[in-house]
Amino acid sequence: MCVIGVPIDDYTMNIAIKCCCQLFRTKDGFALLGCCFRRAIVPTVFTFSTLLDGLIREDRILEAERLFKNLIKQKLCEPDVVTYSTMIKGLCKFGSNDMAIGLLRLMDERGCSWEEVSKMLKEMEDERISPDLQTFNVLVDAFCKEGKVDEAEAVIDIIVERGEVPNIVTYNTLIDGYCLRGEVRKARTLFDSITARGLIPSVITHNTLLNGYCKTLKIEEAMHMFHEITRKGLKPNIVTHNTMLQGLFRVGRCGAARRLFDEMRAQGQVPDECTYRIILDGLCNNHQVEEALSVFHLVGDSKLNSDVMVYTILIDGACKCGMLDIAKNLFHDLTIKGLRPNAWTYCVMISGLCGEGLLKEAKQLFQKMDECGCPPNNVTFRVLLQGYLKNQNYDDVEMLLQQMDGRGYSLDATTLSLLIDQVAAGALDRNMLKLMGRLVPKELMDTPV
DNA sequence: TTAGGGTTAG
Repeated sequence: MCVIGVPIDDYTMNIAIKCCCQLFRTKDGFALLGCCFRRAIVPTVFTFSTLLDGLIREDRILEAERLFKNLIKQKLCEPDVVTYSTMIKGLCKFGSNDMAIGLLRLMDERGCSWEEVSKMLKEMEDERISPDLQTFNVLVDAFCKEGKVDEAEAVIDIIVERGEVPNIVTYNTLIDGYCLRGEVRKARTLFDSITARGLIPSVITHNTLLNGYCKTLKIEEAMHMFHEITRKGLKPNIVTHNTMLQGLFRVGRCGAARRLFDEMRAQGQVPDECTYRIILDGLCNNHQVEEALSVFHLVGDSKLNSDVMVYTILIDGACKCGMLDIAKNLFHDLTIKGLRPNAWTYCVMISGLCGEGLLKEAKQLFQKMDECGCPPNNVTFRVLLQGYLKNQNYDDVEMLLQQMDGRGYSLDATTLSLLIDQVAAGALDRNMLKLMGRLVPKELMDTPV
């Protein structure tokens, strides 16, 4: 492989692989790795860490783990602190997501992989590879995303004990963690203390807190924060605008959202696909599905409209407004466009069908998921179960519960209480309670009644 | 040249 007669070296190859991985085309990255071997270019720890990160970005945790183990077993390279941190990030990501069944089997219990993480930290110690601030930031982030802010704070204590100084990323992550738990006041206090710690809050810091205000519907504080950014001489970016737009839609201020949209464009800010999704979703949630559909049609065939998420938003909006035919057409259109519905898309469509009592169609779609390589997840099962229960159709309930058990899935509080109600009413067999018990996640058991 | 933080549908 060469460009205009210049042979490709390992440096260039690594950059090319990085590009593939960042574009979610890790497969192409591996094809380039194959090229390396054929061309006697020796891949380095950079190459493998990049590919590992690519796999993790694409949620291909099993393959990431396999690659990581092979690196060591086949002595492909010596993993360094980046390799370990990347693998830890993957394990954390795995522990905090709705898992596919195969992945779940890998872990001893439902969900968490903290043991794996601590084992890996131990390994790093043995290999005398010292975790650095970034490794710890990965852990702070993972704990925050799980809602375990106390653990995140403990990690920060460890950072300080080790004589290291948390950086702005550490604090941004913790601010986000507080916001995710709805503790915006705590987030604000931390935000205000950042300067005293000798750090300067960045646009991301502001955006994070802005998002916290928006999510908790504190729109006045959000507007204040929005203006604070420019007042401080910082430049609001697309994320700032998207966050503020979403906040306005959430409190039903569609007109203000519209004005902000015009304003941002006048300032030269180019809306991105995220802006577009926020607008469509905002309109749908404010009973303006027709308006959302007309925006969608106005945009026409484009990159923006070749997006599964956009279709999912509109299908959901149409279903909730009783426009099931439109929802069905959209679902059909997206496949014609060559787009593949994901678990979320199936979920809103199944939910829409159940809402109209079309259980047979819902069941057919549900069964299609496995065939289409998009296995139903926890939420899909719950939605279908709720559909059956609300329509007083109990034939498939036990089978669905058994399938859930087999896949290592669990019930949420809503579905569980619907099920128990039906047992109490005599519509479902009492013997099913044992099966239901197995499907109750530990956290739900701990919840005080 | 490899890793970390903010917006995006059930």
